[in-house]
Amino acid sequence: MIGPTTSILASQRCAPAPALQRVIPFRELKPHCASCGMRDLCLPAGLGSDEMRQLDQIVSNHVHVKRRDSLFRSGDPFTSLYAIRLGTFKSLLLTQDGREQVMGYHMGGEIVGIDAIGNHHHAGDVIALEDSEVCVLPFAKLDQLAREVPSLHNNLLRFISRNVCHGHEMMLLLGSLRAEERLAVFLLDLADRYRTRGYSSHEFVLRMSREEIASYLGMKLETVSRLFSHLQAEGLLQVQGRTIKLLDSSGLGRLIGQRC
Amino acid sequence: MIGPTTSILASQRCAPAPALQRVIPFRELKPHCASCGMRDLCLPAGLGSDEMRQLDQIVSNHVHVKRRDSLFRSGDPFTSLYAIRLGTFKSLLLTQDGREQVMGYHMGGEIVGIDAIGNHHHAGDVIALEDSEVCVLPFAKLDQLAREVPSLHNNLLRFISRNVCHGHEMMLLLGSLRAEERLAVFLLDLADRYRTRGYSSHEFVLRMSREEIASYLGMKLETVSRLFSHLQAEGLLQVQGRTIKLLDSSGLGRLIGQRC
DNA sequence: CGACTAGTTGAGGCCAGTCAATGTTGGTGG
DNA sequence: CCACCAACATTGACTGGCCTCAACTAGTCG
Repeated sequence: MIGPTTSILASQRCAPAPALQRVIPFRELKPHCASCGMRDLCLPAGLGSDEMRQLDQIVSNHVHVKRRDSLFRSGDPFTSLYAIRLGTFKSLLLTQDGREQVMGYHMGGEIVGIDAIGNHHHAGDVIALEDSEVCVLPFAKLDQLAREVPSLHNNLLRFISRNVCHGHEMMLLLGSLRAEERLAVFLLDLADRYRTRGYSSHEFVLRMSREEIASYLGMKLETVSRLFSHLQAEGLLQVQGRTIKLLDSSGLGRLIGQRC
Repeated sequence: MIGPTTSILASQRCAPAPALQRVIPFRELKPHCASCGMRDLCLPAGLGSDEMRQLDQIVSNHVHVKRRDSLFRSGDPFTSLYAIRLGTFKSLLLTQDGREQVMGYHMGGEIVGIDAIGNHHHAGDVIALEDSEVCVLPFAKLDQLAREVPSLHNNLLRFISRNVCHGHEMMLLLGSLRAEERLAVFLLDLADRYRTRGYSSHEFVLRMSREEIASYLGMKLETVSRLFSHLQAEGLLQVQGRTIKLLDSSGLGRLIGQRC
């Protein structure tokens, strides 16, 4: 279970920053969409340079989020979406008996907070799995700008729809795949997202624990651990703690077969 | 498994209607939002009468969909959302090996097709579980009108967000509840939706088969059947084929406990 | 160095899946 | 209207995949 963490944004809003928390001075980072490595994956994808500047102007803030800190918590008022510049996040829902269920992992170029669109409050938490960096997009302004900039509007819709579809894919995964197949889907999905971002898709370091993987895939951490060992014994991959080498991606793919 | 069915809308678009298919003449039904029983649950909720009339004008068509017919199929081009006036639908994804996974059940006042927003094609099928009736909302026009009518815009966002949240809730259900708990959640959710629509929440007729329930809840039809029998033996409900009487809703709720 | 967290591995049990037989329901055509 | 058939549903016996509980290792941090 995750220990108590502080919400950087909440603490900026309502309380003096704790002594240990380094708040990056605003001038230190004033990056622009045009120079951002995530440009083509993120909201500005396909926008003209004028439109990108408009988008820049509504980005209210660039925030560094330290590992284990949250972007927002369940119940926090919904004001903004967050575009990830750097790092990795998990989003989760808390059950009433205190367990957490991981709903997704999010990396550079992705938008989090979308599930709260149309509500006044966030339903779950979003927590950094490593030191990360996000752009804060005040939703009211973003929404207004999207009315004026059709390609931004389309991008926004695409991100929203991706969110819905991800839910559907996870239902398929959780509802009809066996544990080994789920893990294979998870690894291949990660590999694909790393490739898209210019990283190696054959070798990467997991940002999440066995327990977090298990939660996301609807199983227990021991099962994840056993499956890693088993897939390694089969020669499909190599596991060294959180470092994963995919030795045979197509073999992993065959595990899933036509079932997905 | 569902047999071959015809897509009413597709056949209207691309092929002459089959002889047996009764196409309701347009003038037979020209209902308006203002007089629709689903008004307060659906997109026009909270709109002024002027705004409702504008919404009426973009509703391109009112369509009767017979049991087993589809509103759209996987791969169909995305042009419209559909507001359910009457009846029940299931939405599903087909796996590559031909199995179907039910993603949701939809009834009066709900909007289907949202997952294709931002894509050009639908990813899954939506099929009527009983003779039903929908309003066709051409998305381009709806989107345009939403820019001009803030409350419509908000409603649209709320429906979209509900879609995302439903996915999350299902992940929670599939990832962390046992079969009996899942069925309890399902029944209580149905009961709640019937209550919202003015029907009895204690006694209702399921529109879906055991297999469809099982698919939705990530289990096998035999398990669903056994659980119905078991819950009946416990005195929590009474099952007679597809007719369900909830004898002890709070008992069902206690089954789930704090786990959701 | 000890306390703690993360991960691995084993033994055993149980929940839900599989396979199979039987009962029930509802639609269709004679 | 009834008989028939196919689809739907129930129930039982058995199996197996994953969970539970537990012991142990490795790495980390004060």
